[in-house]
Amino acid sequence: MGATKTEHFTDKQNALATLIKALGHPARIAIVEYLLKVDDCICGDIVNELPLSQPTVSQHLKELKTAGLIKGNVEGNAICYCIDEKAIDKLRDYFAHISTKLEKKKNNCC
Amino acid sequence: MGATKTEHFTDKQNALATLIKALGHPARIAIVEYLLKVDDCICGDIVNELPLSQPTVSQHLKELKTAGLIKGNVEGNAICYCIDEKAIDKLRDYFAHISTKLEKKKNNCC
DNA sequence: TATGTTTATCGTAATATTGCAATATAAGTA
DNA sequence: TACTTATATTGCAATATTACGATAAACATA
Repeated sequence: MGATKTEHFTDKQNALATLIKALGHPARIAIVEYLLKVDDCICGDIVNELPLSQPTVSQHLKELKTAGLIKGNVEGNAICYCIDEKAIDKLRDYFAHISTKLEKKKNNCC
Repeated sequence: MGATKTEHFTDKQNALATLIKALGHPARIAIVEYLLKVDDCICGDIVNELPLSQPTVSQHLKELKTAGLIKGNVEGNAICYCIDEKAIDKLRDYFAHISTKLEKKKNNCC
């Protein structure tokens, strides 16, 4: 017990959950919002922007990258990370889809 | 250490992370998708639809409700839960907002 | 080569999450 | 009242996450 029973859910559900989960932490929200704010995607100052230690930020960046939410690499002595549009679009489409379906229903009894 | 340092992030970031995190589990994705599929929102069979025990499903439902993603109550001997549109719309708007901003940038160097 | 700068990784402690058996609660029904 | 059905809560074990100090790795430059 303790581990998520991924094997019982569909691949789609697991993939979505992984993507969504990666954004389910305020530090990672903050990272994405910072990447959105800066013009340049070379943002070696990301550690200074967050109230967390350098190893912790590095770990959060890794999680975002593993999930596919950001892409990029270290280039010399600077990070070059940016948001991966495809992942954001996937999330946008998913919630738009749910929202549309809900509007069509309009039989909420609660 | 170990606990998320919510006090260092904005209220908006924390609220969003909480909402998103609630959907960051395949079982809770499956629950929302099931609620979307059934016409009726009286869905006492939700336990039978999921590959998890009744207490576990109950716990996931509670988390979704606490996060504001579903609303409703037990009515007699049946659950009456349904998706809370407001929460879904909030997520839809957030990702649509990010997506729009990304399109305007188009300076991805990665 | 030695030094400084930047990011990643390792190791570990604190905390949170997941899942379920057992049990409790609540409501309907015989 | 006793019984059945449906959901919630409790308690606990297994696992995952979060955070950071220490250290490593990669690169630039003196």
